[in-house]
Amino acid sequence: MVDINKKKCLECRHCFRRNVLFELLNDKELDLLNNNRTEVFFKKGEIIFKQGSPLTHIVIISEGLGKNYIEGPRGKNLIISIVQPYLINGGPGMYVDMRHHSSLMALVDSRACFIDVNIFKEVIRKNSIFAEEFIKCFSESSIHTFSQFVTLTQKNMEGRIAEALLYLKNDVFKNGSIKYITRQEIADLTGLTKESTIRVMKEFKNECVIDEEDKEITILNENALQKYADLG
Amino acid sequence: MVDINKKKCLECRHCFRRNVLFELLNDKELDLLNNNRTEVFFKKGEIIFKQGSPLTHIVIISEGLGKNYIEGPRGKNLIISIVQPYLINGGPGMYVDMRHHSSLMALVDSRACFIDVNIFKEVIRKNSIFAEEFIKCFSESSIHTFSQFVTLTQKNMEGRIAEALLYLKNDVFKNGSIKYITRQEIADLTGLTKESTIRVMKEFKNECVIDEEDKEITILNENALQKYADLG
DNA sequence: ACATAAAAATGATTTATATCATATTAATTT
DNA sequence: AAATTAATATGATATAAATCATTTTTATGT
Repeated sequence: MVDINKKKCLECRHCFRRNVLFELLNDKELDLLNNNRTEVFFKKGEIIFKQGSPLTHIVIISEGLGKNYIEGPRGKNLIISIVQPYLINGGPGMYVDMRHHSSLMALVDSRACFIDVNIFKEVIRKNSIFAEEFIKCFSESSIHTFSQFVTLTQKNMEGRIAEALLYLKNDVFKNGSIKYITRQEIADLTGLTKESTIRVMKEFKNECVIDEEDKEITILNENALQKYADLG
Repeated sequence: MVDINKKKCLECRHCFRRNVLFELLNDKELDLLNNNRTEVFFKKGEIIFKQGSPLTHIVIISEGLGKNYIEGPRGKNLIISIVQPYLINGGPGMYVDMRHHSSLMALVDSRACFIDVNIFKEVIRKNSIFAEEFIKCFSESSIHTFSQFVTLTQKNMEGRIAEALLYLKNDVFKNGSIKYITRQEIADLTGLTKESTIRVMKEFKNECVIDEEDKEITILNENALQKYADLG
């Protein structure tokens, strides 16, 4: 388990400044957000916000890692994204029904910053450059969702797992090895069962496409993985 | 084929005023949009904009009907939504890479209004209420996409077709009968093959859940359909 | 260090859906 | 009106992936 510093972060600027979005705010706007935030620690496996519950705050993980997932009608989860620090977790409900349409769970011990959603929307209303950048982030995640949608509805098991591994390597762990992600979670990212996921992962291991040591998945042959993604 | 009035629409206000979004604009802003738009007629089956092409204009269908779909890696389409008049077809690319991430095709003879995307973004930048309403529309479509995503990855054939029929009846054709939609298109809405779609539709017809006359699908038993959607 | 729980692994079997092949009907075009 | 094309329908067959049943390994808590 990752040991996170439990000293309370008294100043938002540090976190904000690590997301380009917040560089667009002036001191007054930053102070406004800073004065309307709360910081909460979560242990691995704890739910940060729950699908269906009132959306009163946007959440920024300042340390740790989370999974953003939709709880399906019969208990099966669909992971929409793996959430790294400094990303804004608002969700479409904040402009529609003020409800969360997905859940966020800590994958490791994490620290999260809760900012009042009305204050956040006020800043968006007042700063059009910030608003535009916010729409841009929303759009990027929407493009990712579309591509995942096509993958899960049109590709075979190998193709889906390959896409998930490439996503984790390049977008989440930034070319480092893949950590803290179980087979069940890869299953929830790909819409497969855990058994099928295990079988495909083993196939990839046998073919030396990936390797695993101490729960860390390393991609040995990205080209092969890309081929699976393309042909799948 | 629907006969549409081919007289050129010289004034945007009529169309704009039928979408609440445009009620938020003042005369100057409406004029700005009006002076930077072009109107184009499309015949049934023609592509209004094509996935991958430069996104230079947002599109509003002022008369007719369209399908917004993603062209998958091996020619299989995934229909994201059926597009009615007055809705804004921007797409996430307009804030990311200025490319279309989906295609729009006319399902019947249609008239479409093209508005310069930079002018549209300028109006969003200058009118924060309009911007907020735009984000709201984007959010609503995003919520629909998420629910469709879960349906197509977790429900069986009957459940998926039921969801698609309920969507068409309630969201697209506003409680009227379902028209201009082929079996292949229902297949593309549900991620099934056309053969499977035909079989399920026939099953629904045999059970008197739906009826079809002159290519018009009527829902006879919405509760039964909802049950299929819930149990699927 | 031991007990318990969770995750990963594996094989046998089932099943939902796709694929293939072909026929029928309806819609366009010439 | 005939010819062509597109859409719907249907049956037989194949297959990818799920399900079920256990086992082994790894992690976590007492």
